[in-house]
Amino acid sequence: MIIPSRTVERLIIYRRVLGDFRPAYVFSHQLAALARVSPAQVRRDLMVAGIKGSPGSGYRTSYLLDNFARILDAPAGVSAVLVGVGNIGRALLEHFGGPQTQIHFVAAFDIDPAKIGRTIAGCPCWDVAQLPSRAVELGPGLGVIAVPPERAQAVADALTAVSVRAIVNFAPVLLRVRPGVHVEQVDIARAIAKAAYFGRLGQAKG
Amino acid sequence: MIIPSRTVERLIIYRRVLGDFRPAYVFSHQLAALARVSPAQVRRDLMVAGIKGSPGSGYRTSYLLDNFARILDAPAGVSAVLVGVGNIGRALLEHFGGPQTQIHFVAAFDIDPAKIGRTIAGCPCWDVAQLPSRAVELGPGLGVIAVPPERAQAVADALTAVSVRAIVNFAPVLLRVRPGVHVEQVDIARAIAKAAYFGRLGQAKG
DNA sequence: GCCTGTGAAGCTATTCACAGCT
DNA sequence: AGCTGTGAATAGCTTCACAGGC
Repeated sequence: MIIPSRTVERLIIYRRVLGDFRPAYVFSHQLAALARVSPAQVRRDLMVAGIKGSPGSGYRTSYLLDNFARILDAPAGVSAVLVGVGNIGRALLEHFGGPQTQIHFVAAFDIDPAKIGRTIAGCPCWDVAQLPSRAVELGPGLGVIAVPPERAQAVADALTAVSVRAIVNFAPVLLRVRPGVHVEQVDIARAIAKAAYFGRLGQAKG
Repeated sequence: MIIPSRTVERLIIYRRVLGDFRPAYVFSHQLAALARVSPAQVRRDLMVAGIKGSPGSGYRTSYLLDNFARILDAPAGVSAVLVGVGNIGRALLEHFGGPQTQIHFVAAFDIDPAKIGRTIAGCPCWDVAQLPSRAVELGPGLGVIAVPPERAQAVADALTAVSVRAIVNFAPVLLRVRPGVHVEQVDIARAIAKAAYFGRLGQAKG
């Protein structure tokens, strides 16, 4: 079953908003209101994800959550490495360091000697020069790049040389990776520039 | 002239990649290679933005940059306020605190007494309770929300009650704002979940 | 009566392909 | 010859609208 990118994004949202609202059953219009999309969108998304509801009673919540987990989660969780323990990196380690089960940051890397050897939010920090050797043993599926832009490509190369199959990149650079590696760009500066543009225009949606 | 959202995003990228590569003229295929889009996409984007090139010689770089600035930048810059001086907030203050001219963080707000009264990356930090009064005098056009999810909506309400016309929201909650206020969601947890999903699938693009 | 599932329609975004310019 | 500007074609995404079920 192939699920389009936009639908995957919304499945993540549906799961999140269900956390706040958990009756035994939900209707598409209820989920739609919570996720701020149309009821038709919800039904289409669940349909393409192979999630079925019943006319009259809607979708059973526990069944929805099971399916979201089946689709979105790796059975044994995802182990991730972080490169660049600046403000963004620390935010991630703190956020995903808690009782969260799906994403595990198993190692962090930095060039700053003041950070190397320390443990940040439960995650050990190593010298970035040790990335190739350490990462090979850890076999992370996910790499997060939070280094200055001029170093991002080199880090991406090092990550893809090991087992990493997906990268989340916070650096404002377009990475070149071999086919099969997924790159998710989180472009904060662009988001701010875009918001400034549309705010100035006075239009709600672009 | 109405410029679609996706095009605005790419204009921001075109401007960024031109920084690395500044001959007198560029061809659409050169800009396309730098921005990782098709040459046709570049020509279409520049066309809808009202930016003209010449067959044979391409687009004059200085003219491109002038137009990007005309479209994307407010003449006097954009003054912004930050709410929530955690790791993400600090990253923003540090990034936009330097010689960058377009976005000015004029005030930050937090509830932590240890932060209130201090100056972080050149930006004064106030008690969030003072947001309404302070923000009214500052008249910021942009508000950035980097607080825990349960407080995000209240902060959004406070921001839209003053002059703020655009919000960048880092909290994983969908904000309800009055029409005319643009919300740009930066959903880091979703980006990570999505990358994990597509990485697991082994497909490059979703 | 109100719901889901879904083909068809509608809309948006991207690419094709080529006329016209340099 | 190689480029831009752009109508037309295509692809992708969302909504409509309604048959069928509870």
